[in-house]
Amino acid sequence: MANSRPTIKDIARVTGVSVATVSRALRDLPYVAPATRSRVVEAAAELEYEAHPQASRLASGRTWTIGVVAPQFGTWFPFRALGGINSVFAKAGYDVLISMMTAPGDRRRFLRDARSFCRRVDGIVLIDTFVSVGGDSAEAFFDRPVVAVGEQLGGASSITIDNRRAARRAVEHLIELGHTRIGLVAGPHLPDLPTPVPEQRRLGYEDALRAEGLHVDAELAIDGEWTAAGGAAALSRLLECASPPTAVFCMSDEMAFGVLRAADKRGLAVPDDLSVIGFDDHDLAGALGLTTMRQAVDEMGVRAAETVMELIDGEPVADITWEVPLMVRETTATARGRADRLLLTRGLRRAERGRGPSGP
Amino acid sequence: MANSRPTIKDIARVTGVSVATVSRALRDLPYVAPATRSRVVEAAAELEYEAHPQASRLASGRTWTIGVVAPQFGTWFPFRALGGINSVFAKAGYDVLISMMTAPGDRRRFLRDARSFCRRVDGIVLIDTFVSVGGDSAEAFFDRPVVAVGEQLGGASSITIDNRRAARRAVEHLIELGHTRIGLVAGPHLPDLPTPVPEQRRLGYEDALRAEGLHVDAELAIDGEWTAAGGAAALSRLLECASPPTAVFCMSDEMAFGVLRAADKRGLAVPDDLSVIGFDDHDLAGALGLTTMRQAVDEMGVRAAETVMELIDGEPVADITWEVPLMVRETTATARGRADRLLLTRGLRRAERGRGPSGP
DNA sequence: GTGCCTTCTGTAAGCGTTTGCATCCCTGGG
DNA sequence: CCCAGGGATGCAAACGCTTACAGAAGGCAC
Repeated sequence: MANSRPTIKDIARVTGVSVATVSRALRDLPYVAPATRSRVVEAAAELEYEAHPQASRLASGRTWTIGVVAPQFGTWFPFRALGGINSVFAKAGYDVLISMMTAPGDRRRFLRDARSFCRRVDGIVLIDTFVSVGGDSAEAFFDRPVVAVGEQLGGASSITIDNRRAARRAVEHLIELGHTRIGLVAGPHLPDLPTPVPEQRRLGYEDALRAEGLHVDAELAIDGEWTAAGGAAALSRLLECASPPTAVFCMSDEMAFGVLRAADKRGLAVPDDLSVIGFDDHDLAGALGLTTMRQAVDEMGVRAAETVMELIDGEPVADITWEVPLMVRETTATARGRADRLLLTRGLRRAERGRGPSGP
Repeated sequence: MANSRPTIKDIARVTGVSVATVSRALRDLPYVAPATRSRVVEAAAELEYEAHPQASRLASGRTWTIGVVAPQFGTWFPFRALGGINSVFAKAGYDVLISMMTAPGDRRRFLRDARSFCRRVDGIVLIDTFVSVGGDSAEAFFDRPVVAVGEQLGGASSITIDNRRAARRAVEHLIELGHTRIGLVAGPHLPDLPTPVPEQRRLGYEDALRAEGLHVDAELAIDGEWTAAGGAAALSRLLECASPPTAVFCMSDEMAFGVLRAADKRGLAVPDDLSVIGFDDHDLAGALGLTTMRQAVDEMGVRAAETVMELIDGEPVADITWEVPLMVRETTATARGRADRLLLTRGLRRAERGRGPSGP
């Protein structure tokens, strides 16, 4: 502890070469004789030498750090993504600097200070930051390679899902089961998080209804909170309708959990009296039997990390769309709970098992 | 973009003073004439100057970065903590470097490279890393101030809860409600994560039973997975007992959710046929009405962040124990579901509302 | 007026790397 | 035998800041 760690000079002295040669040898640069290199490498190992990060960063301009910015809303999505991202960068030798947006105003503040953030990283991964909503592209804020997950952003690579199509698929599933009165439990536009996601999912919901000639009833679409409590409240309102729905599509699994709970409290059996489909494939969705649209967040995180490294290596930006497979589980069934339910859902489950990426 | 950002020299030239004076002026050091300081500050603002992070780190030895290491197990606990931690450091001007342990072996690897990690940070927050289990203290791995949340660690400050006492309190709650056959849904020792937590909670469970003269029946304690699926499986086994429990204590809320779901599937009414209490106060616990022990993770994170900054400022290490209040909700009731249930739980709820820190 | 202390400022030496350029040596072709 | 060319190495100048030290200027007590 008291005697600080060895510097490159120590290695140079011990091996009898110059610091320049040590530097080159240790970084596998060309023009170092094999014998010299191995001598240096051995000495470095012996003395447990490791380059001083700040010094090499100053001299080289490379920070070997990636910035990840994540919102805290939902808690679940960004953390899973972070896990995927981190595993990739840990292997590749990058540090991960994180900036979380927890309080109202954090997003604005982050964007204001984005240039400062850029100075300490080689590349940036944006999770659901929605930089594009003002019509800006990445260059307006960042002078580093960036990949955006959750939105398409000019000047950046992106990893997104097709929210509209996935929502449509969810509602189609309900329609296929014979439902015609289908409720929508929607998340609100958060004032501090101007996301187009709820709107896209709502459009998908309407697409599905219209394609089948079903009436889009404003009474059946409830805006709530992005939480289980919000879902529960939304169901209460839906059940007050003159002609209540027999199925609901929730824009998130957390809301769906609230719906499930509220249904149970009111003595409604799921799926016999009410079918429920969510969106996300939350950690708990499988165990709780929730039918949902699967967003493979960890995989998307991994891909985002790989993509930012490719950008740093000079490859061009690209837009990647991730598939959102339907996961049929136990909260959806034919309207009025027919006896053929089990058979039907089994067939669907088999049919819908595909997943994975597509495109660039 | 092309013309890079101004350096301290530019500010010096523009204001006609030396770089040393600029440096002092901008960092609010003494011995700078007020007039000079304001000239410098204005020029810096004008040119949008900001010190080059790597350069100032190299020169000063301070990294203005805090390392946070978090496991990914559970996904929920560490992320909430991270939110609290991050908000504090963002305000204080520290960067947050994160190291996540996602794969088996990551923990060992992290500890092996701990000294290298130390070089890039001024202080460290360890979340559930269980460095102490081998009998080591912080100095064995780190040469920076560290605060450990979730374990007491020699040479470090700690933010912990009393797992044994909290588990005991949970089971006491069930006993107070008249239960005598009380099941335990336990999490396993993970091979890669040698935590004493399950053992402590089990001891608390036994403490409560013994204090009331109840039999500790090995058949009623099931080791499962730390997941909802694990909880569901555990309940199945519990119900196979000759004399099944009327209440269960789950070591985590996620397991409790699985228990709830499994009970519902088998037609058991909660709480009338079966009382369930969890541990954590998971994000979803409130909305799903789960009675549980509240671990105020975000608050603990905030406190951990503050503590590491205090350590950096030279204050001595301290151990802080956080209270774990009982949150009575809707999954626990008197054995056999008496009519006085509502009254009783209301009374308890009022009584148990305290929360917050205690000690050092 | 002298001496001393305090405040303010500048000079320059780091901090520990990376890297452009110069140098030296060796090999092989003419 | 000479010279071109390329591999291997060293020298020293960055990189952009911080900070120890020295010096100038001013104030105050005697």
